[in-house]
Amino acid sequence: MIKRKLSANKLKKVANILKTISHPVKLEILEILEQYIKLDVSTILEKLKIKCEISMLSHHLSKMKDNGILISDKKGKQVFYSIADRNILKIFECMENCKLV
Amino acid sequence: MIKRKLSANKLKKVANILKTISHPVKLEILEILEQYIKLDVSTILEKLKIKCEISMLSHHLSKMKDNGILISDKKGKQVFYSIADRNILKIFECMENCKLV
DNA sequence: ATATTATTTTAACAAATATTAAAATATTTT
DNA sequence: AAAATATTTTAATATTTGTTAAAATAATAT
Repeated sequence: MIKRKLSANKLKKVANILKTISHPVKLEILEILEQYIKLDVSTILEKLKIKCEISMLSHHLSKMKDNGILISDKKGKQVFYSIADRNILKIFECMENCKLV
Repeated sequence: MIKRKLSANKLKKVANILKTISHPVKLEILEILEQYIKLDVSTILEKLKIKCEISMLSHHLSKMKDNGILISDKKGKQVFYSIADRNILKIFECMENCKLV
């Protein structure tokens, strides 16, 4: 029997990360960014199949950045976003294995 | 390059599951239930290290049940909860591999 | 039948998050 | 310098969640 005992603090951090991506558009952003090294905001917007305003997208991106899930760098007028740690993508696999989804 | 294209509907479902467990106490409930076939509410309460009222615990459990993450069965006065699909537990592994946490 | 135990439900409130639209900033082009 | 483009910020409102405490239900024991 595996004894997993994450500290209360670690549980909070995990909860926070999960909360940060628990949104259809945020998950789709991850899915899109999975396929590229980095992508600018307008391109992400084009690729989203879930309808989203640019302002809303910017909100999503900055929340994900604030929580360490994405990183960004600016090149001229454009801001490029990318996935900070691609291990996060395993969550899709994990979810797809669940009968729940 | 892996092309993952979850439908908008599937993304919503995944978001919903993640949202349902994105809470320190809910994650701890999963951790506790990982170690047992099933456990009644009072025993779960005892095992929680994060302080939680019984009423709040009941709320958490029923939300998790409503969203298909837990199942329950009643034996006398007690209600036993268990994990519906243990694949969900892989999320801990997944999170622990992320530098994020 | 009453009391006790285990759990859930309700309702009211507080706090957090999502959404929208408009204005602001920053960079590049003209 | 003004216009155009890309993105962010702000602020106001709507919606969802979280929390609390009290009352309700359901099963068992007295």
